[in-house]
Amino acid sequence: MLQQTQASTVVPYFERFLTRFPSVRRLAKASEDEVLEYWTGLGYYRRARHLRMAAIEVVEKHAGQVPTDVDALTSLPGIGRSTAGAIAAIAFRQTATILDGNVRRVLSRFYAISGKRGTAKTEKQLWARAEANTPTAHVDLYTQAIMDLGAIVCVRANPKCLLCPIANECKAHQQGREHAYPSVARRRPLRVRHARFFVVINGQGACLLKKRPPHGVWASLWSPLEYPQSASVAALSEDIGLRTEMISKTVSRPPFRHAFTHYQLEIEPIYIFLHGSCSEIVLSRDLRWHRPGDKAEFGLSAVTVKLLEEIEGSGAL
DNA sequence: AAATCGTGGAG
DNA sequence: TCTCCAAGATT
Repeated sequence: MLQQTQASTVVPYFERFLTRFPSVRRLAKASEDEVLEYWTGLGYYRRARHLRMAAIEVVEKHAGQVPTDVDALTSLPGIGRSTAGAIAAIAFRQTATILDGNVRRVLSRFYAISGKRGTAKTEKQLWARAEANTPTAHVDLYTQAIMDLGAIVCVRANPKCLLCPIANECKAHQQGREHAYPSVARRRPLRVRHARFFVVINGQGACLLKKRPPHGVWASLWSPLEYPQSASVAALSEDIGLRTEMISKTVSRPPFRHAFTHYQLEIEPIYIFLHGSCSEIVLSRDLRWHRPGDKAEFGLSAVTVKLLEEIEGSGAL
């Protein structure tokens, strides 16, 4: 959960997740939809699928015990070099190395590493420094400490060098250029993608959801029906067996932007209200009705939750 | 090796 | 409103 996600954001998800899945075996038994349900809103949903697969692998290959060495940990899905290092060092007190965003920033400044953030050359230097600094005694404390130094003192903007216990030996500080590290590459402008979301609602107020493919954005989650911006109601009808006489009214809502890290999605919602329960629509395995107020038993993206909430206040629609 | 994968906090 | 990025991994 902590991968690329601030700890404060994770806390409530972590607590709910562990209440539901208190053990590796319980997690291994869970369906993918059930795990995704508890990941809803956290993002990077691939982590949830990996975590479930890792639990299954731990049960099947390691007798339910999480392996303690870095190599075995790294072989588990979703656990890379840094996460494996963190687990081995903090949970099992093995001499193992972490390189997360905090450590990366601390080392970049301390050694004045000038390469662009994220490039292979820079990563190699950072890993070399990180490993060279990893102690054999008190690894757990060291690992937590260098992360906290980055999170609390050596922060990205306005680092608190006056409070830093190692500022004297920090090259960036010596140069008075701590703001210059780590150096960042020019980011290309965000592309904009356009999509049309058909939000089909039946007479009972239930919304039609479709399970998304296992790759791409919101993989394996349930969402309203996404189509290219050019798609028509006719194209939708073709897909799900919708006839015009089933439609009571169609409402277009103003588009809204949803920002991702690498692009923006311009979402144009079109609400389609149907007569009655519309049992005429044959639901395939990846198609299902969902009543907005009901507790979901499957994964929903934040955008889907937003659209469903709009239905709840659908007096306005 | 560059792209991709989400959402929210902070400045 | 915009940019940057967070307890990164995978393809």
